[in-house]
Amino acid sequence: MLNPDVQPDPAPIFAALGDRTRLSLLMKLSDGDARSIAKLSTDTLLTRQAITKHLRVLEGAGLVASLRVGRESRFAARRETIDAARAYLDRVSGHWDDALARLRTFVEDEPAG
Amino acid sequence: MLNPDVQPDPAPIFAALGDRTRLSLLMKLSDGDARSIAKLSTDTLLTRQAITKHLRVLEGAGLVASLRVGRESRFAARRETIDAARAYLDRVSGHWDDALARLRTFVEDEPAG
DNA sequence: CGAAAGCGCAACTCAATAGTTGCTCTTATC
DNA sequence: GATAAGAGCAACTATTGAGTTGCGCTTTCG
Repeated sequence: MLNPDVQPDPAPIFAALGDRTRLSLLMKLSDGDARSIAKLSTDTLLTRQAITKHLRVLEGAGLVASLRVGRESRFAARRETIDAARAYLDRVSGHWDDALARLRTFVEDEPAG
Repeated sequence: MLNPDVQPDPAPIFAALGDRTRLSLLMKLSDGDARSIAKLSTDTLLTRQAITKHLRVLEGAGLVASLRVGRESRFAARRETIDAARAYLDRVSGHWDDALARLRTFVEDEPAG
C-alpha cells in the first residue's frame, strides 16, 4: 500500500464542487447508483455535451468514476473523495473550538501589534 | 428569526474553496484568530492586491469576515459557513450506506435498461 | 442490413477569474 | 509635520471555464 491517504491538493476537488450543475449531478448520483449520460442529461436545460464536460470535470477530481457499458457511459459517485473533502473541512473547522476566539483578536487586539 | 439556516446555493462556497491560495489563507485563519492583509500577504509570491482579491472572494462566500481596525483590515474565518459546506457534503455522502451499492448498478445492470 | 440511440471529438464564442501595475487615501510613528 | 505602513480603487492582460454546434463512430434493435 503506497500513499495511504495522501491528498496532495484538495483545491481541485472543491473547484469541481463549485458549480451548481455539477452539484446537482452529484446529488442525482448520491444514492450510489450509476447512471448513463443520457439519463443524467434529462431534466436539464443544458445539452448532453455540457453535461458530459461537467461529468469529466467531476471524474478528473475523483468525485465520480465512469465505466463504459455497451454503448453507454455510466457514472457513479465516489464516496472516498467526498469524504476526503469533508475531512479537509474538518481540519479547517476543527482548529478552534471556542466561538469567542473569533471575536477575541477580531476586535480587542492593539491595532498595530 | 427569519431564514433559520436556509442555504440556497452551496456552489459559491465550494467555488471559493476551489483555489489553492484561498485554501491556504483559510488554513492560516483556521485557529480562529484575525489577521491583517499585510500579515496574510507574507510567505507568498503573490502581490498584496492578489491576496486582497482572494480575501474578498472568501468574504463574498461568507467564509471569512472582515473588520477595519485602525489602518489595517482584519480577516477571520467564519466557522458557520465552513460547517454549512460540511453539512452539505454529509447530505451527499450520507444518501447511501453500502459500498456495494456503487458496484451494483455500475456493472451488473442490463446495458440498455 | 438499416435506423436510431448513445456517445466522443473538435472548433468556436462569451464570460469570468487570476494576477499585475499605478495611483491615491488614511493612519500610525518619529 | 514629514514619512512610512496598510490598504482601497481602477485599468489592463492573459488564462480558464461554461456552453454551444457540427460531425463521425459504435452499439443496439427492428
